[in-house]
Amino acid sequence: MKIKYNLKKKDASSGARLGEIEWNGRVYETPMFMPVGTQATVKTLSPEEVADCKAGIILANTYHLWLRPGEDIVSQAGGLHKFMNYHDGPILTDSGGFQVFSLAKKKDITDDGVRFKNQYNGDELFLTPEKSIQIQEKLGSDIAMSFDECVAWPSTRDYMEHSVERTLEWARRGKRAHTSEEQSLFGIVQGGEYEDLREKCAKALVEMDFDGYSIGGTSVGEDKPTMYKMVEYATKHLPEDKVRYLMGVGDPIDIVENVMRGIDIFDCVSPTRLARHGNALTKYGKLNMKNSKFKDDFTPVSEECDCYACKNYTRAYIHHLIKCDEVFGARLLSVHNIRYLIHLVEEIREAIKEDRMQEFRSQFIKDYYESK
RNA sequence: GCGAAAUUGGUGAAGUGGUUAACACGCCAGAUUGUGGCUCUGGUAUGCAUGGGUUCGAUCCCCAUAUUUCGUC
Repeated sequence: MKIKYNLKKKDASSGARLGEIEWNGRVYETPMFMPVGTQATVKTLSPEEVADCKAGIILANTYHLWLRPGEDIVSQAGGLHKFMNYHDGPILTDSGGFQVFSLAKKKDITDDGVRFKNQYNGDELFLTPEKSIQIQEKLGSDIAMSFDECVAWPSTRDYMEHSVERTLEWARRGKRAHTSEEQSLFGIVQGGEYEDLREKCAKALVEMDFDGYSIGGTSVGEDKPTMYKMVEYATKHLPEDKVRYLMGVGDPIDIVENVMRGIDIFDCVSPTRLARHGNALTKYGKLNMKNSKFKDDFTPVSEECDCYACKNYTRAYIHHLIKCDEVFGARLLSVHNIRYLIHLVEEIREAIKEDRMQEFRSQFIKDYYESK
C-alpha cells in the first residue's frame, strides 16, 4: 500500500524536519530508522521482536529475494508482508543497485543494465531498471526503489558525470515500467561529492515526480565531512513535501548530523551486524561486549534502555553468550541496538518539536564520544 | 624392581646444532554504514621439564634427576 508523507514542523535551529508517514490507516513519525531485513527477516529477530523495538518501516532486498526464493514464490505467498508475517509497518525494497556494487565481483555495467554472476551458483544474471521494478512489484513491497548505479568513492568526475546520466535514465525507465497503484516509488540522487552533479540529479528526479527521494552513493568509504556535503548538495534541491531517505547510513552521529541536513529516513545494517559481532550501542558510546571487563558486570547493557535485553539480562550474561557464539547473544544485542537507534530518533523528534536540535547534537557528542 | 618411550605457550601440536620457535584453538584488543550472520585485522612462549656436560654456538647431542605413559617380574 502506498505511503503518504506529511511535513509537520521544521526545527528552528537546523534543517531538521518532523513529519509523519501514513500507511494503512496508521501513522509513523519521522525522522525514523528502518531496520534492515535483507532476506525477508531482520537477522535473528522475529517480527514481534522487531515491533517491540518500535520499528515502523523495515527494508528487504530485491536482489537477494530475486535469487532466493524468487519473487514468484513471495508473490504466491501473498506478498512480503504475509510471507514474512510482518504487519506492523510498511516494507521498503532496495532495488539491487547497491548489491551489484557491493557483492558482484565481476560486473559489466552498460547503459542497458548490469550483467553479473549469481553469487550462489555462478549463473549469469542481467538486471535492468525494468526488471528491478517488476521484481519489486511482485514482492509486493510498499515502497520500491529505483535501480541506480552506486559508484565507489572516490571516482573521477568523468565517470560520475556519465553515471548520473545513467542513473537518471534508469530512473525514467523504472518509472515508466512501474504500474502498481499500491506501491510508492522513490528516486535515488547520485552524483558523488560533486555539487553540480548532485543538483542536476536531484532536479531531474524531482521533474520526474517520485513519491519520495533518497540519497545514494554515501557510506561507500568517504569521510564524514564528505558524506555530509553530499547530503547537503542533494537535500537543497528536494521538495519539502516529499520524504527524504538517506540510504545505508546508521552510525549514530551520522543520523544526528543528517537529520539536521533534512533527512527523514535512515536504514543501516550496523545495529544487527554489530550485534552479531558482539558490539552494543549505548548513549555513552559503543561497547565491545567481548571485552573481558564485562565478565562479572551484572548491570544491564544500558541503564537507560527499555529494550527486552536490558530489562532482563546482564552484561556478564551477554558477554558469556557472545564468547560462546550462542545466537541468543546476537539476538539480545540485535534487539538492543535496533531499539537504541529507534530511541535515538525518538529523542531527535522530541528535540525538533522543541527547536533544540543544535543543543541535542552538542549533548549527544558529549555523551557518546566524551564520556568513559 | 627392571626395561622402553615421552616431556615445546592457556590447549593441541610442528620444528631445527646457528638470524625474530610454524600452524591451529584459546586469550587480549580493534574493525564493521542501501548485510553472503557464525567475518576481517592485529597482539599473545625473554622460551622448548630441572641440573650438569660436549660445542665457537644447544630446544635439538651426552649424563643425571623428576614426572608421565607403556611393557615386564
